[in-house]
Amino acid sequence: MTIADVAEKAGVSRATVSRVLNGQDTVDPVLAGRVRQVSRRLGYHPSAIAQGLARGASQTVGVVVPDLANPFFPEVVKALTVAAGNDGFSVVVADSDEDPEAELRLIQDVSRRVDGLVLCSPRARIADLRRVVRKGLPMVCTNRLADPPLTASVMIDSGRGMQAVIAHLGELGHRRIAYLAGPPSSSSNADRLHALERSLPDAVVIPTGSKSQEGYASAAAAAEAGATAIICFNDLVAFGALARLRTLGVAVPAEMSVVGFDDIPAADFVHPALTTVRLPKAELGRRSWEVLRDRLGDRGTSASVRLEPTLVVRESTGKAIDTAEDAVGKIASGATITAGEHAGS
Amino acid sequence: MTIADVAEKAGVSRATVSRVLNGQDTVDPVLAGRVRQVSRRLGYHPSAIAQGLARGASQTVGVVVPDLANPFFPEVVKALTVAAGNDGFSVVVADSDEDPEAELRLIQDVSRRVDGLVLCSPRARIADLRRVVRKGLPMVCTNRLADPPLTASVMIDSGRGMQAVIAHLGELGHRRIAYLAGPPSSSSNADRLHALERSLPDAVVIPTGSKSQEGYASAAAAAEAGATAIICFNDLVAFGALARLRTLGVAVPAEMSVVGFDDIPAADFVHPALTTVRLPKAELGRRSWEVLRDRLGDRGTSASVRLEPTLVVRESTGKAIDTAEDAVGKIASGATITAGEHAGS
DNA sequence: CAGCCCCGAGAAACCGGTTTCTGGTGGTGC
DNA sequence: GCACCACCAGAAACCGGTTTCTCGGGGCTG
Repeated sequence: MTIADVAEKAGVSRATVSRVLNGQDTVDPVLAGRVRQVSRRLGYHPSAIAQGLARGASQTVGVVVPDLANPFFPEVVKALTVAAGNDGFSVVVADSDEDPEAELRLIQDVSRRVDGLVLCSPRARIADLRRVVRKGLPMVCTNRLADPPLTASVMIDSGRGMQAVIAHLGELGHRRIAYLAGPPSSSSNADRLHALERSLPDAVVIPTGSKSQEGYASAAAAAEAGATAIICFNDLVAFGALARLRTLGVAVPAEMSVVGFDDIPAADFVHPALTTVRLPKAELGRRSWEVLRDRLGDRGTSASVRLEPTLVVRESTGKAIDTAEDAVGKIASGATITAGEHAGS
Repeated sequence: MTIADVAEKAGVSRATVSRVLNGQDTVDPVLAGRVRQVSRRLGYHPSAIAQGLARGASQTVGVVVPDLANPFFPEVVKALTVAAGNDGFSVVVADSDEDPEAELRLIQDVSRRVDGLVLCSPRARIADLRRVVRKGLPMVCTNRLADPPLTASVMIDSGRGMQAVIAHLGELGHRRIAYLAGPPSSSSNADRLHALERSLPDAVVIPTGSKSQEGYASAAAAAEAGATAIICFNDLVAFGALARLRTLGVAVPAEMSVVGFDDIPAADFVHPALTTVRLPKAELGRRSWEVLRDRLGDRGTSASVRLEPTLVVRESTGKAIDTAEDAVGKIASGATITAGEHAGS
């Protein structure tokens, strides 16, 4: 089933078939009708491969993510695929499983078959990235600043998110705070860590990771360090921490506050419901596509984008247990503190 | 950067470059070395598009899923992409957002650029599917029986899962059971429904859907119908139901048991931890790839695959409240029933 | 009525590879 | 020393489209 078959059955040249099917109006309506009818009858669909070669553009973009099993990424991928789909693009997705080496391999591999690439929270070193990407391939990074002329970036301001968390915990009177840090190669993690250390130099940082098991493993250390609040790299880690605290008999939020990042849907369903920093996942995906699309259309105009996170306070954070008095004194909000509230705390 | 450039710089023909880069041993080692060196120096990577056209195979497969935001699917997609990646294949993913129309469009679109297709839990009618798929495109369906010579299928035996749930609830003394049904177009839902109605003809079936909000919306109806146990189409729906029951002040599992399907990771972290039917998601993805790969390699040998689910009992199921005595009498397990247990129930 | 121009459609080149076909060279066997 | 064969590399065809180039015919103008 090729264009030649259609041309033959319709008694025209391949060029004419191509013109008709691409909506050029320079064809005799009679011929055009015939071509359309024949092509429909034969169930002809042009090969995207051949079109890709001829047009020099495959109408396909790649997206590589660190871990599809982390609900954060499917949501951005979903938004990205539908946005791209609306513009007639397909997207191939690759999962590096948090491994920088694998990431580089995948990027290299995928680059050969796409018109553009979005790197979601890439874990590889920037120098390696630069080395590996096909020269001139339009590209956008999410959650990672990249040298702008070469690569655009769509960022969520993790630092701001961390500041909001710290402010929130501060109001609740927390003084001793632990951070279960994400993968060292994660740029978001670096941003969060940086913001944390600027505001709270004596926070205890516990190398952890990005998965629930890792949160589970690290939570005990946080408790032993005397923290009254644990900030987790992401919600998955927070889930793990919550589970561990339960087995340890540490009540949340009464004895320990826990905060996550991402606001994946399950955050609202765990117990206690997780206070977390909501990242605009769908918007991240959508904007990434838009920026990439702009770069595909030559104009490298679109400036890098910065998105804002929001703190979502649920049930996993509460007043610090051993410094409740201090805390009450420091609450910044304008609400009047009543005796009842004191009693209840 | 094309093969012609490499050929020129190396002083050989394009054919020779191609031969060298494809590991043919019929080339003079001296020339081969020169070619390899030049191609490395130039950072040459052959265009997958051109290769695809020339070889008549794009080394790309498509997978279309109903909803990437449902954690079930990313896990199978992940397993599928890494398995396919190990065999040198890329995968393009498309999300139909549970819409059969969109699904058909996507399938049609994706078919034009891939060597094979896996349809995850397709929602479209089988007749429409047959109509839309490029004739002769190797294909596999998951969770949906398809006419085997044309299409292979990798199934999880949902009926068995439902039977296990029913047996479990039966042992706990539940007599009045509600089922929050999934999308009508879901074949898994049909299987579960069928198994349910065979064992429990008087179960109350409440049309619901596949998302948390829908579970939230339906849970009240289940409670009003006097059910002591709610079986949910999937874990997401169960999460929604759990949330609604909490707002209604219905204690789980004391007053109401809740069961899900899928066993997404969060099921273990919600409160109470969800009793659910674990579906082997990663294996589903992996096996789907294997079956598809076999079909790609001409031999349509690989028979359809059937995978078994497992009931995972956690905290969201307990003895039926109003029939506790009956229940105790019917417990099938060999455990001795002590007075203490009676008292505790 | 002759000359021009424009329009529409086919021929051919091209995209960047792979693969078949062909021809030249060197080695072997008689 | 000649004929034949194997082997290696280049020429050319091909994959299935798109696009440029070319050419013939019809309508319009002078």
